Amino acid sequence: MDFKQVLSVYADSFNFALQFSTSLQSGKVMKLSPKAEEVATFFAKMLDHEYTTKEIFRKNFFKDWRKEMTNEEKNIITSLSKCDFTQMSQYFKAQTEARKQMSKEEKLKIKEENEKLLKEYGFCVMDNHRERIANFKIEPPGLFRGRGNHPKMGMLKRRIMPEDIIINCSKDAKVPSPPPGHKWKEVRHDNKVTWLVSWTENIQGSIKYIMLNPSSRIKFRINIESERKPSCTAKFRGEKDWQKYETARRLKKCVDKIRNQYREDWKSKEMKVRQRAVALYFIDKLALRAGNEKEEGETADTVGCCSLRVEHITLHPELDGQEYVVEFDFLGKDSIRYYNKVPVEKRVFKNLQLFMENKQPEDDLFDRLNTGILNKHLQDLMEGLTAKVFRTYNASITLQQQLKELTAPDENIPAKILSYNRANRAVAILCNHQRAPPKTFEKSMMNLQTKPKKNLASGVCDAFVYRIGSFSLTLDNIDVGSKPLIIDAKKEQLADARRDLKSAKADAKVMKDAKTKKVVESKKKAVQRLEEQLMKLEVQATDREENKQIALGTSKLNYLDPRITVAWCKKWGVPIEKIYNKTQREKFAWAIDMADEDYEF
DNA sequence: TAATCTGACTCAGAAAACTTGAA
DNA sequence: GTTCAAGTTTTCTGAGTCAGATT
Repeated sequence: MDFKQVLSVYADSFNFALQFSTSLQSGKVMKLSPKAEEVATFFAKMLDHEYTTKEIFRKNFFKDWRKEMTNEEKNIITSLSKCDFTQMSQYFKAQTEARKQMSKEEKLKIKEENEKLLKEYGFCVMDNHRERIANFKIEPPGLFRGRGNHPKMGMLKRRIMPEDIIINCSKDAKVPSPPPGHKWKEVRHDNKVTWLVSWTENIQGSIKYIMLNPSSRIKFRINIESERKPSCTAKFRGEKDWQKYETARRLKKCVDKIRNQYREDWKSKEMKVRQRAVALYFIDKLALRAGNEKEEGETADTVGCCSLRVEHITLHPELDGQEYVVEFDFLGKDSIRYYNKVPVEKRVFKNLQLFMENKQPEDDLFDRLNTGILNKHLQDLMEGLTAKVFRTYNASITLQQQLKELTAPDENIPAKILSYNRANRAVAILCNHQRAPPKTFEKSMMNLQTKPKKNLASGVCDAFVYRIGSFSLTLDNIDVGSKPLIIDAKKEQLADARRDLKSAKADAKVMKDAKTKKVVESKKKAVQRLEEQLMKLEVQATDREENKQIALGTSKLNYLDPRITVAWCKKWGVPIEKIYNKTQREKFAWAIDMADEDYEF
């Protein structure tokens, strides 16, 4: 934690003059007090962002900004729309530009300083091991940016002071000293929790933590039980991660029983049991999140399974030739839209009709159910079973199945990687992990394009239908654009090279000397090389296109048992570095160590 | 009690920072 | 060899899950 840095920024007045006009015609410039000025800079830095055009953002910001103003400022600055932040904004843009233009030496110096900071504050010692801390910097003040339609967007995230900070370390540890003139809120020695530092944030009143890196040894609760048997628990990194996948594997053993159970429960006399059974079916089949209740007006309006409302589903007795189709349309975590049309069993459909009877659109679909009730029931079915285990289980089992299905033994390595990514993608689609298409996507595609073509020679770019479990997902709301074709240029090169080869061969036939034979050989090689390059380009292009709006990272990092991947790599001779980058290899070191090619999830 | 609250942890996409490779 | 933009990795911090405490 570098409070020194933080405090010096605060003390330093930026010496701007916020420009604002009291009327639309006549401009007036006003020098702000340091506090008001600092908050103004937060807004100015975001001026180009869409956030600053949103009414809620502006309203919340202005309200909090006024709290930092002097009385005089309050009297003069009465409307945000009359304030002109462009001077400030330009100042920061110029700074960014200047940073870009710095010399190599200057950049290196900054890099070294950052490394020094990391070395000093970025590590801690736990059980005699030096461990990397994930987020060792205190969050700086700024404007709160919620996701989606957040009622608190634009509010001022206040500066965290040493007086807000709780330090958690062992009794014999040297307690880091607070900056001069300051005190910590508290120093405690709680070895039942994993966090090192915590503070309460002022927007939601929730607690924030500083914790260890995911790659750290035993990212889990140190209980006396496990300390007694270090040989089996403390020996490898990421035990918590391992436990998660082991729970999911236990579910694999009893999932059939659980599925039969909830199918029975669809017929239950008790409404509560029926609702629980239908909800569990969705969680299992669609990998929905549990869906805790949320306080209204405190966060964006998003839902999960248990908190679905009547307005989030539409029932179609028949749709596109299929019977009993449920159309889901709701905002999930991070306000990511979940849209899917799913054919369901008749009994589920009838139950849903029943649950929706005499209800308003804004009423809860499962009014007799919440995550507590659901998880309690799951706990009875299997120790350690909760709603989210189904997501982990279904993600991992899908990867394993897809890899089996998609990997062709005689493919080359790039094609194998494409198969892996497709398997990964199937999971990401199942879990609804979306991303905004990269801003440069269309442009970069255009740069590479001449004209779109439906099929490329190798066939790897043919339309691909994602099959997940028993049903296939159509990408209704995912726009699949035209194919990237830097490839066309490559193809022309290849055609030229083939022509060259042909004429060289013809020459060789006539001349029959060593020199022309050599020419033929080199032309052959050139053709081969181009063919390989073309193949690689096609594979990459396909991968990129299919990935346009799908984020693979989240499932790779949090839902897929890494041992499946490690086993696959070993089996097909794909270097692990092609699938996992350095950080991922660190996080999954335990799996790379222990899984052999026969590993079965 | 059962509902509600709180704390601690995992999971999440955007944006910044860095790397790579083509022109 | 240099420049620049595209691609990849890392950082950041918000948004969930879920268990245990509190009322």
